Amino acid sequence: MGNADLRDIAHIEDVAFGDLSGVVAVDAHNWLYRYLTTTVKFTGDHRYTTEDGEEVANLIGIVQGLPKFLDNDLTPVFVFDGGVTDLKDDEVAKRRAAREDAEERRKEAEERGDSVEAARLEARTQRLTDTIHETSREVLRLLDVPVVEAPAEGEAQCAYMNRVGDADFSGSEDYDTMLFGGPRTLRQLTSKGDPEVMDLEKTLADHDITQEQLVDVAMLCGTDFNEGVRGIGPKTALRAVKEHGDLFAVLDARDADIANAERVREFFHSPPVTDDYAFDTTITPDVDAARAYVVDEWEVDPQEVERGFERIEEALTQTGLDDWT
DNA sequence: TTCGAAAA
DNA sequence: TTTTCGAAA
Repeated sequence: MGNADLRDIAHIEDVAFGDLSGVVAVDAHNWLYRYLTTTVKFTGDHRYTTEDGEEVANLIGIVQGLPKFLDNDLTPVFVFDGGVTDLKDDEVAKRRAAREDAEERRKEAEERGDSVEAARLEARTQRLTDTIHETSREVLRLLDVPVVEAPAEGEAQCAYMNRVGDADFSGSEDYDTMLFGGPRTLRQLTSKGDPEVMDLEKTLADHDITQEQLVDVAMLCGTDFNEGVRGIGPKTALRAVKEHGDLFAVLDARDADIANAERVREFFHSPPVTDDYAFDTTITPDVDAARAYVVDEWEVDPQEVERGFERIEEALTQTGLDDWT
């Protein structure tokens, strides 16, 4: 289900890493997927797989990405998805179809010798396999990075932890954490440069709407859980919701319909989350063990991760010194 | 993710 | 002129 671009109405501010501190509840799926598809490039003979063809780009991503947090007084907590709601069936099917289409076209590109195009398309065939989940959890464990298992959507769990104060931010690239009621979302955590903060309260204040109305706006545009109304984008949705009050009044007025509207709305308002988690925000990684796991056991080119491991070690030393000042 | 056509 | 949609890279 095409996802609406809420960027135009979300309140997003640039921020310097140096000005941030606290716990970030990172949507692990989202974060790992970025590294799998974009940050870690598939170029030439650099295949980020073992000889057996097992994907290991996630391990490189974690080792390269973790220093970003540690260098900047941010404690990551990785939140993994649990079960998928049936509301997402259509979206899941759509993504699978897109992957299969990309895979087909990748093969064609390869056959005609267009390796650039093939590499580009390969990124779109990626999915987070069981192996990727397992090895990610293991390297995070060795690096002493807290992990939380969400009962359902990771983003909902991140938003919950942020809302109750167990996390200072959610970490995600899309807008769902805000729709799930997450006060502050850190974006661009996997990109070069500084991140940006998306603020729920400021978004609501900017448009003088309630949290419920924000969800209604998003639903009219389309979310992972429902198809939007044809002809309605963010601007129109916002105007319509403000004019008519809520989603159902808008649908009545336009004689439109959204499948499962009540259920989807309820899902955003109170998604399955758990408070059955505990974590220590003091991270003491076993870098040697992690290095052995990544390099020896999973055959990752040491060059890909050595700098990352060094930075993790430096960050540790730095924290130690801070205690004395 | 970006771009141009189409619709409003 | 603004906004949405769908194609292409």
